[in-house]
Amino acid sequence: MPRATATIDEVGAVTSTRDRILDVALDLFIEKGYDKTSLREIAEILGFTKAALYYHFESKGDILMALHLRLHEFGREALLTLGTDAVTLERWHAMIDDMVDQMLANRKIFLLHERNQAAFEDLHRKEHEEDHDDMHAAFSRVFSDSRVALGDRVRMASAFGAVMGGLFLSGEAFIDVPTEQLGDLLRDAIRRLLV
Amino acid sequence: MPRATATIDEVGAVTSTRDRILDVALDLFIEKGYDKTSLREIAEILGFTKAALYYHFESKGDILMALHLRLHEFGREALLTLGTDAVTLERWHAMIDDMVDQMLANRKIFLLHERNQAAFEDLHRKEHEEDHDDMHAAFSRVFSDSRVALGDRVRMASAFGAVMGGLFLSGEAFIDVPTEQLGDLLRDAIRRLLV
DNA sequence: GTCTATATTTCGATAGAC
DNA sequence: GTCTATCGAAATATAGAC
Repeated sequence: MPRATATIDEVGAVTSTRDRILDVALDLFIEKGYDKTSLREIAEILGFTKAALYYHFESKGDILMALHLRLHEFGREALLTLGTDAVTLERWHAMIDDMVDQMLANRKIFLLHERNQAAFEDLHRKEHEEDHDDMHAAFSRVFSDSRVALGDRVRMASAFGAVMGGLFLSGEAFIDVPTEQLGDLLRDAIRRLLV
Repeated sequence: MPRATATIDEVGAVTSTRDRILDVALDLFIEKGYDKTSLREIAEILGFTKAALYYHFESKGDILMALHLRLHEFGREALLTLGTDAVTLERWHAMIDDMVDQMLANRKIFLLHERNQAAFEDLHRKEHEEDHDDMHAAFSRVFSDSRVALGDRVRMASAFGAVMGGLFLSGEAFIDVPTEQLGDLLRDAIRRLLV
């Protein structure tokens, strides 16, 4: 009799095998990097073999893409608030301010992207070039928009960098800080930059 | 007759083969990532074969290490100004302010590190664990120093992140901005954060 | 100092049994 | 849904000629 496709973890939540694969892959991709993580390693941690992964995903890149989609979603939401007009410091400030909570709640996914930029670019290059309308592309558009004063654009980029710095560049330094408190500190930082 | 070990480039500067290898590797490691860059590729661009690289470097990791040392140097200088006392916002500000010019003058090396963090951690893990006293380690120490108020530490991390954001997160957006002007804008940003 | 040739390993992926 | 077995490709690295 084949093993069930879903298990029950310590807190009683039902987790599909597919999601368990993604969780393990997420941790490994962050810790060792996408390229240096082998499918064999992922499978062994989960207690089955490499080949079994191919029932759930078409390829290794498919796993990375599935993780990418998690970021893609709240990317959309935030970017809609920007629209196509010239972005002002105020609008940028409002967006980043909202994003801080989302970034705190999804640290791992952001960390994954920060630490595997090359792998994601490769993925986008191969994935049929369908207008990869993700956060990175939208940000580049804003930072290159000559309708906005250069000084303002640099401040916008710096504000996002400041949040990323407070979250990740610090390593594990702020890992024990309550997210609410850390969120307030980061919002204070971007307020200094953008107001 | 074997080819000479040094060539003369367009501006008349003498460049050793070793340095030419490092220059090509730097570009490829940034563009495609360390793992996805093969020695074959590096060698072909330089006009010789993979095996020839092993005359100049012991291994692929050795090439990465050689590039890493370039960062290590001005890391030391900046970190000496911090010492072992509790770091104040003022001291941090002075250090970052000085570093902006160095970072602008060495964009590529910083970008290499930002985009290949996993590879560098692997290198450090294997390289005998000799107290890898680099910038990253020193920063983590500062950000974890409980003698300093948490709010100040987050601001320090954010300030460094702001500079990184202005330099790299923007992609190619600010590539044409004169370095002096971009430096002023970044120094203005960190002043907002740290004063 | 650069070459050819090859050893060795590891990985992603497929086929087919159960 | 997971297994065993295997393939083919590509990579790092080595040995030795020139």
